[in-house]
Amino acid sequence: MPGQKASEEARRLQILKAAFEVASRKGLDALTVRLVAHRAKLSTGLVLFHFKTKDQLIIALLEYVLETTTVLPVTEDITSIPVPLDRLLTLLRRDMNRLASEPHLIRLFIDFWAKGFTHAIIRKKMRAELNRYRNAFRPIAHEVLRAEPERFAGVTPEGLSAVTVSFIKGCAVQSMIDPENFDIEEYLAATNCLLGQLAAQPAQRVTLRTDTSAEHKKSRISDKPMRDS
Amino acid sequence: MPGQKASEEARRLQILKAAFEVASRKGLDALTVRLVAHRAKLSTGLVLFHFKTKDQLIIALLEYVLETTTVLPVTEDITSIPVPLDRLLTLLRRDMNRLASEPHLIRLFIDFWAKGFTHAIIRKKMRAELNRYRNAFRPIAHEVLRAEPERFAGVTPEGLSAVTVSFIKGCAVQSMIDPENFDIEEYLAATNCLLGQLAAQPAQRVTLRTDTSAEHKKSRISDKPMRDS
DNA sequence: CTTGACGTTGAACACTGGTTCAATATACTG
DNA sequence: CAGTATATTGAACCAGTGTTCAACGTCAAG
Repeated sequence: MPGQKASEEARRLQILKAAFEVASRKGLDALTVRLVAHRAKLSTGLVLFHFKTKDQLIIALLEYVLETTTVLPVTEDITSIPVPLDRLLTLLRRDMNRLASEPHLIRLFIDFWAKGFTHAIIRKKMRAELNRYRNAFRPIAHEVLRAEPERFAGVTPEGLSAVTVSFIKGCAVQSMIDPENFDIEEYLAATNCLLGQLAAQPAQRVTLRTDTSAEHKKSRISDKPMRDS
Repeated sequence: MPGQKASEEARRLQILKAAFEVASRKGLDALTVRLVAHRAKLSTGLVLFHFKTKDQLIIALLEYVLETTTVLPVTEDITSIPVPLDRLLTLLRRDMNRLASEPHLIRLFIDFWAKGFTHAIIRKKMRAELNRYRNAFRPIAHEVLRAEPERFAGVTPEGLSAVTVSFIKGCAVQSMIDPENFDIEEYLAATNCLLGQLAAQPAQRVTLRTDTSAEHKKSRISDKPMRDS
């Protein structure tokens, strides 16, 4: 293929990054072709040359964000945790950390949720994303429930993983909109407690330090995966 | 005051209702002065005569929605429930019902969340709203925790009520965006179970029927406040 | 009936933003 | 060095939208 200043892929990525910066800062509404072009130091025409239309640019942006934001890479250090419940709690904590450290993403996600109501394609992708998210928790939720089947008669792995997702999304929303009055540590303590009750055997329970001391307020969640007691 | 076809209040309400219809159907982005005027069968100029600017119209719309949507009116039939935990569960169920029956509202709220990131006034109001919401749950959460203080050492009423709000908001978001794969009944069963574990004394526990029968899928939550067992 | 205050109208203005396109630049092929 | 295909530019077009405003209608007081 003759005549090109930068490869197709490189240009698209350059534009997408610019689009991401604009959208995550000013919001999806403020995302204009001109702004993206300016940010990428290109002409407006070129942006639309690579992404046929603004709509497709936004869709591509969503795909880019979803691909970049790897949802819950369950690493070995997590699978090595013996007690299922601890694995679930560790996953929870790590995911909340990720969200707390990247407020841009939450902002963008909420924007895409909103846009999904009118935009069929976006809705479909957001739906799939939510599904992936829940599914990532499902096997662990399954194990947790299997430990005491008789006690949790009506509870399904799907239900439990949906609730887990709510923990995270709810935390994200509240911490973004009302960071003043929302204390992440207290929130985490409560979730730990609620989920912790699931494990009946007091023998294997791991007590989670919830930092009810010193720098209580304002403190972000520590990143250590708190294995073994 | 001479010369008027309708009182100030009536006109504002008429316009606000039209604005609500437009916003809840087409989204906040699609809300234009002309559309609202058309919906209210008025001229565009008149809308801006009563609400100085579009921005103020949107703010007024938010206030209207917040006032109309009475947050958690704790009625007597709830305060009469003896066991604190049952009160909490009843509140939860009723609020989820309300949201499930008014998808418009969720849609609008998500739109306002998104807009709140850029719009200071809206952010402030949404923040206050979240606060009210949590505070409504706090006294009950307090009672629930007080039942077994030693068992829930680090858990604060604020933390528990924040989690409760997450239950509801998370349910709303998931059921709106991915109604296909999200089963409200399973979700409720899981929340009931998690919260239910809080009550240690098996004596007073009320087993909640989670309708794990017949019309399982698709079925919306029944509205009856399920008091006494 | 006249007057005046004010609600009401809709055309007009200014601006933004998506999209098009003729012109130009660039790089590869022969 | 042409020649050609493609990338790139930026001006121009057009639809939509917030806002203004001069004109008009309506009602109560004088």
